Amino acid sequence: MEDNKEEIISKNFIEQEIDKDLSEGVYNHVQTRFPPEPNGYLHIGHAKSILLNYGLAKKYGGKFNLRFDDTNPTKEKTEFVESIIEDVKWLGAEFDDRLYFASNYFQEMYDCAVLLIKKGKAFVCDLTADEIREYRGDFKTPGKESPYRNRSVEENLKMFEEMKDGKYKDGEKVLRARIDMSSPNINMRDPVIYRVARMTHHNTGDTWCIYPMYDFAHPIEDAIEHITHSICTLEFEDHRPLYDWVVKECEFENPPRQIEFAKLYLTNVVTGKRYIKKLVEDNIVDGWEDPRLVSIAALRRRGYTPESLRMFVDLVGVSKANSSVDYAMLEYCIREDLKLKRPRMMAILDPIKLVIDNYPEDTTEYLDVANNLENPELGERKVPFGKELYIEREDFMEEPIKKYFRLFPGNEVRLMNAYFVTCTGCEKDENGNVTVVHCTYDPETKSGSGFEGRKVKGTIHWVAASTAQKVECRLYENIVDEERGKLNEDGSLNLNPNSLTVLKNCYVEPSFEGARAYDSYQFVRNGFFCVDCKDSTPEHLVFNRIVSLKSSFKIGK
RNA sequence: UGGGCUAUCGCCAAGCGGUAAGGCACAGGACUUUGACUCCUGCAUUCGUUGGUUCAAAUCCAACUAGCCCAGCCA
Repeated sequence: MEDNKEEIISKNFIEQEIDKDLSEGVYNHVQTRFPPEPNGYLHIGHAKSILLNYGLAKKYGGKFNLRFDDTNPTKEKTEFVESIIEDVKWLGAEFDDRLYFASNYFQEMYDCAVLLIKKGKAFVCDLTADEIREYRGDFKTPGKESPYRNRSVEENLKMFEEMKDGKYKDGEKVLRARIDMSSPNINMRDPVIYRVARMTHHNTGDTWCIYPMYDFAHPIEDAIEHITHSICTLEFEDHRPLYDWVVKECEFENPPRQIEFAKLYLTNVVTGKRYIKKLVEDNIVDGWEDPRLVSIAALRRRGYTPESLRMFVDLVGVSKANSSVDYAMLEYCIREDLKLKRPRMMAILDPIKLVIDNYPEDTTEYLDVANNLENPELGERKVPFGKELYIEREDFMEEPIKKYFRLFPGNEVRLMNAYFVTCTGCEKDENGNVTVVHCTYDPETKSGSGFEGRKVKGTIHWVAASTAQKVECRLYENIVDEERGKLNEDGSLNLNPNSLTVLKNCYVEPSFEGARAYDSYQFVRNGFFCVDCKDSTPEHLVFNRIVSLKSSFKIGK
């Protein structure tokens, strides 16, 4: 069954490339990796990369590595390596014991640099950063060769060693690859491959004061780990010639191959580590786990499951075309995943009291309620019911609009899991606002009694007033309006002032608490109700209004 | 401006010379103890544009147009 399905689904372009490599004998196995720099938390875009790399390895019976690309100590922190490991594991991308650090290859990288120098392919350059920029030329002007370009091998060897030994100040000298200053590809104009930086490294401490640059380090990291397909995002396409140059000149056998794919953008959200980082650092949001963000941690806290993110990445696909995926796709995945998996409970966000006038005073009836109508395996729970309930304010209209199926004077509806009630009227305050709705119930219509006498068009949710838990709800929408959540020209973001609304006096059924222990999502009417998984106190519920948009808000249109 | 890459429905995305898959979204209808779910139905005579090759082109060729990326001792 499963296998058939896979045969029908067409292969993405990366899989096609891999097939080609395998059939042409370029490689006889597949080895992939996810190489984050530990300078921030992972977000939904990384999930695509992680799951893509992991999926490829799995599909081709190969291995998947997690490797920290920690070659720049000025930006990296242990806090981030820990969160990244947690997130990758949570997503289900198994790397077993294959957890690596680029910084553990510093000696090999150093040796490679020495090899390049000996081959006359690298030189120590005394130009300042500004001078290097000038000499590099620009898009229409070829670069000029550095006056230090033709130093002897001996001199280069000696100076590079001195760089390593700390004889030079930060920025005083760099090691450059000796390639082609007139290349139309600026990356090939004698790129810097080693710089001096005195900074304690999170992993190697003060062992080194010179650090390799990405373009030099990355191909070596891949080669050392016998990566076959080094998958990265589109902006590195221009770097591929340099990548290939490095693995060739460093004389690696069976060198890895870089393949680029388009990054994931979501419409109307801040994707991009840089921007998320800014929101966090400027305290615009409450940390990396703020539910308004799309960091993995935030999505997890909000109730997204690993399965839902895997489904999402799968659905979105891989290509080289820049694109922005509709947020609705993500929502679809979480709905789809949770639909049969989670209990569905009742909660009232904007309460109004409903009094059943013919129901006995001071009586609490415990009703048997299925946790999930579509999945009996989830069992049942007892839900208290009484004379006074809370219902959603929008479930009552004194003067109903057309096609309104809920409560209005004279109309009968079903209280879900309980009885049919007929609205008899309402009370109002001096301003004309409805304060209490009255109704009568019909004992014969009890849920599960098999009553077939008549039907109603509407079914509404409720929570018994005497036993309801009062909670604070945080209602949120996406935090930015702009299409790709990018910065404006002046560096600001278009933030949505309604991205977080706190609702007081929301009510949930008493069993909600029990459910919270293992569950983070509930359905409320047509949407989801997400319990904040981070906070163990029951006062904070996070309601994802966007996910609930599938509801009936458009009646009367 | 030099180089690299991309362009198929509102949004993703298959397609690889034989006459436009699929998903999301949306719209109708059926069902319904959640106006949800589920189930039907509809949704590109057309593939950025213009020419060319061919019996036949989204697929090949040419030119053009638009968008993204590159001038860090960041990754």
